[in-house]
Amino acid sequence: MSLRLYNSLTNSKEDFVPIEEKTVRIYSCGQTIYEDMHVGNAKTYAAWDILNRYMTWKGYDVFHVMNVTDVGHLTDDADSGEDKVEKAAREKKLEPMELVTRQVRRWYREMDALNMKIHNINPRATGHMVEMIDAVQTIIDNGYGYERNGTVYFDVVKFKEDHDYPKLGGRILDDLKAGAGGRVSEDELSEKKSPYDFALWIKAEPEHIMKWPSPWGKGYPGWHLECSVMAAKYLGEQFDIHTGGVDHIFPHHPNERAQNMAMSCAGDEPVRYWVHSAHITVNGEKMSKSKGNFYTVEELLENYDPAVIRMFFASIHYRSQSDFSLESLEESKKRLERFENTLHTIDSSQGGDKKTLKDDMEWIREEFGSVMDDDMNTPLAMSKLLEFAGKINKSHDNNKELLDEAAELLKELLGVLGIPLEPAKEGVVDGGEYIDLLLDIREELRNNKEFAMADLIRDELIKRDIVVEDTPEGARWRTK
RNA sequence: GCUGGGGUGACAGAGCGGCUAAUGUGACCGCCUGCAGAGCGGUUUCCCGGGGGUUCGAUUCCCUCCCCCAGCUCCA
Repeated sequence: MSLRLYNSLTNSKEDFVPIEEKTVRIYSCGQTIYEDMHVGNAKTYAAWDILNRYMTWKGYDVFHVMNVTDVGHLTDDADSGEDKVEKAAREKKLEPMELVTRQVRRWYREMDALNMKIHNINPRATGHMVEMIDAVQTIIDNGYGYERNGTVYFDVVKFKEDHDYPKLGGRILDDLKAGAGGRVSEDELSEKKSPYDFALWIKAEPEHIMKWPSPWGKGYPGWHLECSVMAAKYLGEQFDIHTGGVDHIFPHHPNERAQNMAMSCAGDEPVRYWVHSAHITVNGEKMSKSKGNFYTVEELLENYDPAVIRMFFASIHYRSQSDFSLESLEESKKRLERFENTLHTIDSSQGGDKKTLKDDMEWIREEFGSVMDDDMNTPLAMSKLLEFAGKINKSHDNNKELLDEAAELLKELLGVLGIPLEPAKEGVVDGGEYIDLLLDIREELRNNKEFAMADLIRDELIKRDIVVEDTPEGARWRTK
């Protein structure tokens, strides 16, 4: 079995072949940290988390880098306008680096909460100024960059003479020229050799706070540069997979690629597979603050189990434009409960002597692998897992060891999809022993056929999100 | 206008040349239960946007039309 991934470089699904036999090196474009993580960001990171986990599950040794951008990009045109980090910092009355520190800490907290904590390195742009300046110089030395008034541009026309550009996104430069009309400032047009050129290093105006000394004066890096530099530093001149949102297909990734090629001059593709994740809509519309359909991860975590959120992410395909809503989260919650109930009932099952689950386990391993190999078809994988849960549910006549093994397998495979599955939530609630006590009393009442009182206990508990279930083996409870 | 992605049962959402189209939710009936929950069994519902074509055969390929969504400026 081999994994097939949709490669934006060729616009087709391709068999994944790593550069080194057992190692996979992945770079994921992370977040510009001036604002809080929202569902859309998280959805994309979840896709790469699943990619990482799945490849690890298949036996690869995954080395995964995801950057954290802590130098603001600009608010309007590519190479002019205001720095977003500075703008956000000013609004919150913080130093830019103070804002960044705060946001980074928060980002980690939320990534951890969402069970996405397995990158090997999360490099930050501000920690790589020396390397970036060095890269700009190299690009100039190699003939693909030129300086104008303290700003250094990438010479796209020159690059295009020697290499394929933009390659990703398949755009032709004429389209770009049309698109640039009216949007690029006069100053910029007069400085640039051609309107397609983009900034490698930008001269800082006096009031600009985040700036660094360079051979071209005080300035700050262009927004494509950090990824090129940090990817090359930690993953080498050529690596396996580069991921990002669809919005990066153009212009960020072609520019990044061009920079890498201009830096090394080896002429090889710096990245073998470019993988992009579609954006989600919220309540059927593009997510935006003004439409009020903007959910931050923080908000969601207040009301939903992280496993529910991950269930939603795993239930959609990373390349399909999918819709997110609170209703869809409720649906995800029910799916998760179905799995939880499966484990829950196994816990209290005595088991029998049949061994039919052996075949089912073999079946699910194979099915899971083959659907995931097809460009990470997580929604289909999820339906297979639900089918497997159903098989377990009707196999309580299997011997206990086998039942436990099946439960472990279910947890393992859901884990590959980034979903932490807790068997039962007994005992993890404060005051759990008192609930047990109440149920003992209720048991007595039931034995004496005092059902009204017994039901009262059950009703009162359900008001507190404790679900009581009577089974032949006695009552048990779980959190809702 | 250009570039992508879609239109499948009550809903969500897979499948994409040939099992009476997965899975979940919902509804209904039954088993179990004092009742309920969970689970199980069954039922419910789609010939897959309209039209044309290719094929022995299409939801799945091609053409055309209609309708949605996203991108084309920073953006996951």
